[in-house]
Amino acid sequence: MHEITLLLEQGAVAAASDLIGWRLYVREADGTLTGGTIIETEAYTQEDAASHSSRGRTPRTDIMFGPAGHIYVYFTYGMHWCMNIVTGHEGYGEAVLIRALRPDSGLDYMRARRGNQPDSQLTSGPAKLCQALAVSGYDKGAALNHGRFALLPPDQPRPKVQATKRIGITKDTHRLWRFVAG
DNA sequence: AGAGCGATTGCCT
DNA sequence: GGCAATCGCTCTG
Repeated sequence: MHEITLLLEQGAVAAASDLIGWRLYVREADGTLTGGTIIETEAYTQEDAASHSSRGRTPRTDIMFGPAGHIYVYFTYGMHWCMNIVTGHEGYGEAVLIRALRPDSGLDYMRARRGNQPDSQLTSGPAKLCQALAVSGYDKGAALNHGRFALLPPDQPRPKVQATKRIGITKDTHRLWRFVAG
C-alpha cells in the first residue's frame, strides 16, 4: 500500500513507466477480479498542453488535482470512457492514462461486455479496457485498494519498458511519455 | 442555455 | 493507414 503511494507520488512520468508490470483489477459483485497486467500507459502533467489539467482546475479535472491513488475517468468521442490513476501531490494536476492490459482474470466478464472478442483485443486500448472492466463515470474519484479497484505489484520479473510518443493528441506531441512493455 | 469538441474505436480500402 | 461515427460533457456567455 505504502509502496504504491511512493510509486505514484514520484510524478506522472516516472509512475507511468513504473506501472508497467503492475496488475489492475476491479472487483465484481460476486468477488471475481476482472483485469490483468498493465502493459501500456501515458503520462499527462499540468504543464503539458495535451493534458486536461493544463487548462486549469475545473469540475471535470478536479480529481487530477487531488491526491495520488485515485481514479480520474473521462468521457470522450460521445461514447468512450477512459481511466487514469492520479499521481503526484494535491494541488498539482497530473495522472497516468491506462492504455492497455494483458488480461488474466475475469475473462468471461470481459467477453460478455466486449462482444466475445479474442482475448488479445479485450483490453488493448484505453476505452476497450474500461468497457471490459465496466469502468465509467460512476467510478470518478474512487480510491485504489479501498473499494472496487485493486492495484497489485508485479507477479513476474518486470518487463523492459519502451518510451514512445503519445497516441491521439495534437499538442505537445514530441514528448516520449507513452510507455509500453517489451 | 447551447455550440463545440474529443488522451478512440472499428470498419473500410 | 485513413477516416467517419457519435453524443454527453464542459465551458463560455
